[in-house]
Amino acid sequence: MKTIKKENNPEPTKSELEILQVLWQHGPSTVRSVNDILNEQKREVQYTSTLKLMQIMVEKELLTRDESQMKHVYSAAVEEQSTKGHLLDRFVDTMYNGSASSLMMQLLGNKKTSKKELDAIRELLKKMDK
Amino acid sequence: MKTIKKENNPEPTKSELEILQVLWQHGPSTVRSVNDILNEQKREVQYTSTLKLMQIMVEKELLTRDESQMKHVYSAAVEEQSTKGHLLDRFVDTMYNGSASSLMMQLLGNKKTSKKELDAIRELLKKMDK
DNA sequence: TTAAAGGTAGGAAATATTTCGTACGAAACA
DNA sequence: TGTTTCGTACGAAATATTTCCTACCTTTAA
Repeated sequence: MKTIKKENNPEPTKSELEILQVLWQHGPSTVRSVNDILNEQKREVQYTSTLKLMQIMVEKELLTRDESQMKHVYSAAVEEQSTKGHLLDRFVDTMYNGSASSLMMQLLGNKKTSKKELDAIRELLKKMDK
Repeated sequence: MKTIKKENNPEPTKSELEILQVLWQHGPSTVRSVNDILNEQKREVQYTSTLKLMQIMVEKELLTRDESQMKHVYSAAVEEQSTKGHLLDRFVDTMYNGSASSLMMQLLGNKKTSKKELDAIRELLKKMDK
């Protein structure tokens, strides 16, 4: 698709999501700062690559930026909870045929889910029972 | 990456996952059959597109095929539970910082999770308490 | 026995995504 | 005042993914 989607609530790509995570976590940031964090936490990537990607994300309206300073400051333009919620929905739909409890079972049967996590989930459910 | 990954347990792409879903659900199938189901359930796609994709998936060792007949019969070469489990892990890691209970909260706060689903989850947790 | 229908193989094109090189302006500083 | 450092813009290349066209073979049915 060549045309820039506007209203379409475009889904972030994998790399875009990484950038969104950084901005959600750290708040409005410069490219330099985002790029540093990506290199620390994720993978090696050139400054201009991150810059380009963030510029594209402004196009897609996934980010906004303040250009009043020379060091532009970027902010996430999409809300964390709703974005993640939407992606989670799609994940459940495509992977578990829309069944949240199926996903749960997978999660609970998963050795990478620690006992601590399990307890937290039980606690959560107890609270919801009330 | 030009070289074909062999040992690397390559992650299926979105379209590849759709095909895997069909094969997991229906068992070993011909391209024709898979393509028909995709067109019904997902999106319009040419026969040869599906064919090509499935051929590529054999290369990647995501599928195997029985060529003894003219109509080749393809089977999923990766196991459903472990594949989904792995993808779920990565999803939780990248989206919820590895916290399964965070994902749960999102899931429970989500209006698209029906009451029926919630009850099923509670039931599941009750069973696990024992 | 020929034509039509349906199959595979493979290359190439279309699309989407990611990465980086180059140009050039502004700021910092020796 | 240079000159070095740090910033943006933008095009293009590299990579990944998806789609389809064409050639050609086998089976089926008239």
